[in-house]
Amino acid sequence: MLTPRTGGTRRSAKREAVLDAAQAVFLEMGYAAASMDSVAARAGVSKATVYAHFDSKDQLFAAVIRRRCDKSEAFVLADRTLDARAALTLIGRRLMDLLLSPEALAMYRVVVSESLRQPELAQAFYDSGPGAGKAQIAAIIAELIRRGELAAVDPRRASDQFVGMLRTDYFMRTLLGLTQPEGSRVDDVIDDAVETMLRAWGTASSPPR
Amino acid sequence: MLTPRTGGTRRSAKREAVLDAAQAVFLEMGYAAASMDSVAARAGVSKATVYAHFDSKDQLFAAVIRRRCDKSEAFVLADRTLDARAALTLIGRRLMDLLLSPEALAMYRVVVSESLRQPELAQAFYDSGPGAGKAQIAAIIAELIRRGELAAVDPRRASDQFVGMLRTDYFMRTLLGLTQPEGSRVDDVIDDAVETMLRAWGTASSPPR
DNA sequence: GAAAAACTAAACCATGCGGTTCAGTTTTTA
DNA sequence: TAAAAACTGAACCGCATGGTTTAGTTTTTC
Repeated sequence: MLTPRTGGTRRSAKREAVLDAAQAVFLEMGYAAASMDSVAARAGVSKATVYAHFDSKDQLFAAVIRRRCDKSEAFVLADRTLDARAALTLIGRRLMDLLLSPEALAMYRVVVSESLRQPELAQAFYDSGPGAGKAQIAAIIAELIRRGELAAVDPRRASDQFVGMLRTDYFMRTLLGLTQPEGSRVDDVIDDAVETMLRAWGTASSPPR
Repeated sequence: MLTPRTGGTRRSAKREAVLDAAQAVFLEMGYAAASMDSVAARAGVSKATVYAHFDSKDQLFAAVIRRRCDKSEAFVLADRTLDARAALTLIGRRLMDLLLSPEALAMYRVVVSESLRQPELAQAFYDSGPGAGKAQIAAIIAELIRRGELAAVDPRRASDQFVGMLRTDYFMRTLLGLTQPEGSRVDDVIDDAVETMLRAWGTASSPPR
């Protein structure tokens, strides 16, 4: 019979294959342009199997997005001895690597375009992506302030501004497919953002330049 | 007969109606989900007329985007006597009003999602939108530097960072439909960005705080 | 006022879509 | 090893799509 709907934890290998294929197809084609036939074909699975695991295209899409969101990584700095410049530079590096990855860019494109049609997905994406990142970076900045490495600012505000200075024109051009990520340019963006942060909020123990 | 293809300048009223309707439908539904039938219906026009003016869905979409791009507005400050704080605040206000307008948000969503499929449109959007804005703001910043209101920075870099600090978390949440633009929050974002800019790059004649 | 151009409504076409069904085969399980 | 569950491939459904055509009506143009 069909309809496995295996009791919660079970999840077959086919199911994962369908999710993998669906992720590839949705991120590549966009939600509306993606077809269930192409998902099945890409998964090397019959369409009946796809519908055995997922009730509808919407639900499959939601499952794909939620699975990605659950994999959100942590920025937590292992090394708490870093000074402000080193800490911010490291955060910047990690964030830029993440933001500029082809998969994250594709995810951003499709979630943004479907956000009004699927508000719960937009919320889930925000919470596990930008929202979580902001909170983590704010925590690190708060620690830097506590250690006297940065002047007293609202850490969440500083986090917003720092991330904003990373996600600039260069990010937009990459998002639009107008340029390929290039290491040296990325480093410049990071260094510039760190310098401005330190000029604005640095202390004697974390001088700019 | 059909196929007006009126010689360049002519452009009938029906053509404008089709473009208006197409803009509404594309920005509202996204490219793939929008149908030519709904465009015709919304324009109060027969489908044959739509195809008399535009060869295909792609071309109609392109015409819509290009028309919007051509309407890009200028940020040029009329008043050259403003100090750095006032000038940056005014720029911020205008930029935020533009970025957070429902139409600009919808445009951003659809262009971003179609950027890989329609690279020329992505380029046109960038050039007339973010690219033009960056150039204009950089010119104003250059003027402020010349007048000794700001320290010597690369004006384009400062422009990127300033815009980045405006397009933060708040913009993302609005883009995703998670919040409605609220005046006081917007003002806070602008004031915070201006303050950080002045702390980092202000001079004696443009003190922060 | 008449020819030319723009437009209309509706039927039409082929295609592809999301989703279902079915008869039969493979895999899992105990 | 046999029953139960998962899976296959292909046919199928109804419908909407992008795009065309036709036959006739309105508007523009000079």
